[in-house]
Amino acid sequence: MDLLRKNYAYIFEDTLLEEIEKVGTHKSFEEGSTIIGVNSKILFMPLVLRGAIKIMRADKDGDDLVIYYLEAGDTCTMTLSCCMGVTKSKIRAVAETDVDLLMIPVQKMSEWLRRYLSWQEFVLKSYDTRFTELIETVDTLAFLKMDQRLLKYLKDKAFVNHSDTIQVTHQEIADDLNTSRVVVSRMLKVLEKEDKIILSRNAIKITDFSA
DNA sequence: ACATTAAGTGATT
DNA sequence: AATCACTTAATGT
Repeated sequence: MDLLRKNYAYIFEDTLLEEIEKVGTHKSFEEGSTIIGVNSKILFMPLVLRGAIKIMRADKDGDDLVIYYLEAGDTCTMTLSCCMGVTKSKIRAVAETDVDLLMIPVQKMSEWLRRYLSWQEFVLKSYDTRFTELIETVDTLAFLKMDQRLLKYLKDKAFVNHSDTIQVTHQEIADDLNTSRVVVSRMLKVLEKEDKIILSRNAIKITDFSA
């Protein structure tokens, strides 16, 4: 599988890559489809081959908010923390774009941890980056105002989609940030006046990526 | 032309 | 920053 080698060849040794190819099953999801729901059991750990996944945390009222994005070369840390026992997921994973995943049975996790140094490093590195990302998100929530959260959201979204133009409605943004559409519209208007973005129906073009 | 959906705005809490 | 109520604009049928 060339996508696997393209994204992971520099991370894993050949013998591990071969084993991944042997036990992994390929899965594709369309944009917008739910990959992992809240409370669903995690039996496979996904390696992202192509596209991006939006990881969200849902509160008890069913309001969710975006925590971070996964891209090609990433894996879901929630799965990693679940590999010890069969735990239920505390998050929701939604396909941000069309995605290709390689599903690895979780039993292989611990086995590979012992046998492959590169796997060990990959898992630890994933933990490190996701944890850092989580802390950043907490900072954003705790200390940044909505306008800065919005700007970060736009830039993150543009990044994972490899485009400076984002296709979304104000309502969808409001849902992702857990705020109201009116607030999003007003703040976008301000950002437009500051020449940081260009607004149009169902699309936002980012013109200023600084700060 | 009409209905539907997205976006803009003032006023109020 | 949220909500309401309403307007205006864009798009689909």
